Amino acid sequence: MELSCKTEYALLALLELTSYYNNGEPLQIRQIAAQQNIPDRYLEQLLATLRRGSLVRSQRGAKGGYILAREPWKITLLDIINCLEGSEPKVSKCETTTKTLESAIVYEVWQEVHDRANQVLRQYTLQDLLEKRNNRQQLNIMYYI
Amino acid sequence: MELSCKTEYALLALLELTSYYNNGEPLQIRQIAAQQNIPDRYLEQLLATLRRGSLVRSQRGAKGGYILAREPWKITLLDIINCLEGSEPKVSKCETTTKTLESAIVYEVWQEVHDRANQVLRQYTLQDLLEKRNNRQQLNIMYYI
DNA sequence: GGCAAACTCCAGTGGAGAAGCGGGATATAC
DNA sequence: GTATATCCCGCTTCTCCACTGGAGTTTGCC
Repeated sequence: MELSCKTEYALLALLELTSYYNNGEPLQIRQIAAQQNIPDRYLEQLLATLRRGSLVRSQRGAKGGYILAREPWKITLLDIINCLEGSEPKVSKCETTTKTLESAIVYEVWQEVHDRANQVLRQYTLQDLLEKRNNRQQLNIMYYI
Repeated sequence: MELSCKTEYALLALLELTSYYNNGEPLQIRQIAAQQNIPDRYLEQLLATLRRGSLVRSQRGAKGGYILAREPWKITLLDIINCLEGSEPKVSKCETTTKTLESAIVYEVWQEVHDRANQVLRQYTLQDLLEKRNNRQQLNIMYYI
């Protein structure tokens, strides 16, 4: 529900990798960070998480960097969000081991909210976002004429 | 997106107040807490938040307690969630003052997710939850026969 | 081989919110 | 006036977020 810095940075970085994807060469942290105004040391951690989630591949050493692990139309926003928040232990403290009838109802409704949000996230791929951006860019250019 | 203890406790307490609503008399923190296994001192804070959000009314002194401020079918889950997280300053640190084209796209998509989730929350009232519970209770009784 | 460029891993910081506890002040019914 | 409730303040502990720093490792290139 909340768009954290973490999520926003990750999406921006992946979007940058998407627009660079056809090039075939890896893109460095520095370049992504500079392009999108992201602290590079923090972005490093996020990309490490995305790598462990098999969303990007890394190449070490000189001329190294990151590439998308799959084609942009095969990576949904839901994949990304799950990867990012899947890393957290997520041990909710309020132990609802003693499930009352009421708490079960609340959980069901919440599940419905969750599912509905995920439907939206599942339908968007990185490719979609890139096209959205390109269209917008085209529009902006036209306005300048 | 995340169902925190805070939210769950608040919903359970309100549900309890809903089922007691026809009675007309106020319900005490202690009773709600005991019924739903909620730490009473914490629940006190939550009810204060709900009171400031005009979702419940309080009566002080002996024989005091809390009552819903409106009829149960006039309180949606969205009202409740907004009240609970509206109290926070919500100053996101990652200043996106320098809105890039990409971040605007990300925000739009996120807004869409947010709206979709809110649609669900807006359609459920406390009355709906209570009826859901009562139906479930009825079912459970039938199973025991 | 050696250097520099890049990622990798680990560690720690400051701030904020979540969850919860405690005490004293205040209002009200009886 | 007393018992009973809410009200209000501050406090603690814990976790996560956002971010920084340093030492280690892999690789391309001269």
